[in-house]
Amino acid sequence: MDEPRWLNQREAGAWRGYRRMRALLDLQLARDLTRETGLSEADYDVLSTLSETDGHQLRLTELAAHMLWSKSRLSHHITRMQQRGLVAREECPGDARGSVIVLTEDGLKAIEEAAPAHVTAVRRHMIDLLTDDEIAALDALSHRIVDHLTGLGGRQDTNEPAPRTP
Amino acid sequence: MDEPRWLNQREAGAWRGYRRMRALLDLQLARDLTRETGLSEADYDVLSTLSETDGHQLRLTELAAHMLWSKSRLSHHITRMQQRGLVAREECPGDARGSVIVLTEDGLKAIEEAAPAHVTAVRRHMIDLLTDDEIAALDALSHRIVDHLTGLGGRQDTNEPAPRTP
DNA sequence: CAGGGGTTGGTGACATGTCAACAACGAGGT
DNA sequence: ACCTCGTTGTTGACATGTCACCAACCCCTG
Repeated sequence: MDEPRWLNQREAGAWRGYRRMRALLDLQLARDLTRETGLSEADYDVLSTLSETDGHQLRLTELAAHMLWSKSRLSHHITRMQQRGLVAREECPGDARGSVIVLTEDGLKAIEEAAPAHVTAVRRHMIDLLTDDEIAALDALSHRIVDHLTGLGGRQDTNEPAPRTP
Repeated sequence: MDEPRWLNQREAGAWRGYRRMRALLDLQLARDLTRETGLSEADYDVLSTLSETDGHQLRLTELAAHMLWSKSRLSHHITRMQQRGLVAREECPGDARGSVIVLTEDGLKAIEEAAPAHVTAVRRHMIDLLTDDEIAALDALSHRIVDHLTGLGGRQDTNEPAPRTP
């Protein structure tokens, strides 16, 4: 509350550590995933999100919202995944504009084969290195920050943690 | 120790929270930074790393190592920053292959003007939302994970937490 | 039902990152 | 001096993400 302008020793350590962890963890998980399954992290996120819905399908906008991606980014990425046969675009029954992204057979098989190895990697490189208290702290702190940030509302198309509707 | 294959409730919460926080925090900080200073996060990292060295310069490889970037990525990015006048390339005295990346006047001014606002943003969106215990936990946990990951060594050119020299 | 205003998803241009290959050099042994 | 091997930084081709814009569409009101 006293020095709003700078970070003290521990705060700086936490911030630097977070950034380094973030960079290295991403890299390592992406490597493991790609090597063992041929999927990118982006592919994995799309597939796993779809596989958790019933019907294994979602409107593009909803899928983008779940993943915190822009619609543009998702549209591009779906086009590429579609060409690889992992997902398909279908027309939306009630809305002629919409497309529904559907998990294909191959996509389902891909995510089911990839999931165990990825969970193991997440454990090995992160979860199993933490104490129960640290996991609880990370859980609490991350959700608090997420809540704070979604309260700010994202602009235009780019990204969108749902605009405020007060 | 009992279920290596899946994550329990709290672990899954921590993992999901971490990923969401990561995505939103990046986005928000990048937005604030770009809006207020015209710099990207990548620009900021390069400039602040250089400004913390004495002589305000580093060999490309060393700079890349500090930032956990690939040499290729850094080379490309330095080319762009060079065109904007934020940094310069100079020849390396002892090694005819090397280039030394030097902070320019404009680059120094840019980082000095950008730093306070960026620190404030980091506080507002993250640090000030955490308790002291959480900051300590994040500090400890992130460094532990970083140590674990750097012990694995990065391949080829791509990225490189310094290969093992046991 | 006509029209305004917001929504949906797609597109092209461009910014950025990755990967593999390369030329130029340094360092050590012979 | 020569050869071999590793290092350094750059480059081009390509993969991916961002941004601004657009056409088609939905919904609401007069």
